[in-house]
Amino acid sequence: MPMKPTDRKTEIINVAARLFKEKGYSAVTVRDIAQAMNIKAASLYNHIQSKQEILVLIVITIAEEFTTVMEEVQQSEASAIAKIERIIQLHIDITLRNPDALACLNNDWMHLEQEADLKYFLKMRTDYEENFRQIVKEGVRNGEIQHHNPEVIIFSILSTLRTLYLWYNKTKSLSENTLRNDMRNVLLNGITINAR
Amino acid sequence: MPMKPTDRKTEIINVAARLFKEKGYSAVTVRDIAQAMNIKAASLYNHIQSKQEILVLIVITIAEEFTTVMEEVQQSEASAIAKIERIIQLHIDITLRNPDALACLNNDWMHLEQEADLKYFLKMRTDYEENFRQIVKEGVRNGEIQHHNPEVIIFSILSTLRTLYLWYNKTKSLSENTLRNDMRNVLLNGITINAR
DNA sequence: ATCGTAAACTAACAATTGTTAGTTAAATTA
DNA sequence: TAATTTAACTAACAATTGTTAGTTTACGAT
Repeated sequence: MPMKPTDRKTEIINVAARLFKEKGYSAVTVRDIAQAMNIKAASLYNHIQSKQEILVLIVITIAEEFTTVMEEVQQSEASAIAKIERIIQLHIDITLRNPDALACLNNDWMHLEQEADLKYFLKMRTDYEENFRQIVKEGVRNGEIQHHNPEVIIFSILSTLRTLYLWYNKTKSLSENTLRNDMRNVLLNGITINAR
Repeated sequence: MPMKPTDRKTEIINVAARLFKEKGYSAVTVRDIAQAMNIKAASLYNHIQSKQEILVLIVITIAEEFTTVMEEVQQSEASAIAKIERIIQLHIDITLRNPDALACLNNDWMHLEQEADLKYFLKMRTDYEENFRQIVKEGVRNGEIQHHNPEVIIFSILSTLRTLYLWYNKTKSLSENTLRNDMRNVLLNGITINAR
């Protein structure tokens, strides 16, 4: 009864995610992954079933994490702005914890080969955006949020949060608290001073 | 003296850009590109030198376009906010005109194989961000822009503008004017109503 | 000590990749 | 009309791809 049954597998997945982040799933060969682990390519197959399995595990795991929290948020009694604040912090959390997997989710989901995997992922993604849309619309309705096109609002906030992993390196000069606080302010209140 | 010396080549580049957008440079084969043009793969080489040449032409052309306009903006006498407004419109312009090439620029620049090409691209990108940074800092200094971390401001705006191509399809319900206007307002003034 | 298993290895495969050589048909120019 | 160019084709190549088979090594449990 081993204590860490899939430890080596997890290592492979983490190394692969880092490589996928840099060059994308298609440009990374199983030999690249093996070399990064100082083993031969064939040895990987003692732990994984296929290169594709690695991608599935990376993408689906993170997607499910987002889905779980979004469902909590949606069912809460908080105001629309408070809900969006919670979503902003969720994205920052996951970005700080696992930027590589997040890059993979963003850039390589279309390389999911099994139709079931792709469908499952796309449903989670669509539902996530739809939940976000409902929150924005609710906020506009009850006067918390300015009367702009909801699509523009959703996409403006989500695209920033989704690509945060790209800037994580550069923001090492930046403290986590400043990131969390300023990001929230910029996304919610904008950057201008006049009219305020 | 042909009127359109590289017409067929341009077709190839446009078709390739569309495919690159969907699957990424590495996952698209020259046979895919040929099939999309209803010819055989070998026939492509009557017009192009290599698959890599296609990528270079797509990426460098768009990058130079951004660079040219950014240099104009930087040298103008406009206010910081007016400069940022101009940059927002620039991104929307190019996104509406050539979303495929823009996707390629964003996702596939790391597959530039020649060191000279990669260096040239990265210099343009770094300079672009540095110019943006100077505009933001100037705006903070003279009281146009709120006192947040400049990196957060830059990245929040740029990441939205750079991934606009991802949402272009969905915003077909949206008029171009609404997009331009609401995008400007959301990015500059945020979305909240209170405190205003 | 021995057994069993985990995890590495070498060697090889079939398929796919970007690309080249050489050819042919159609269109343009002289 | 003859000559030349454009742009397609077929066939093939060498390299790289993900993956499998079969083997070896090290180590914890019996």
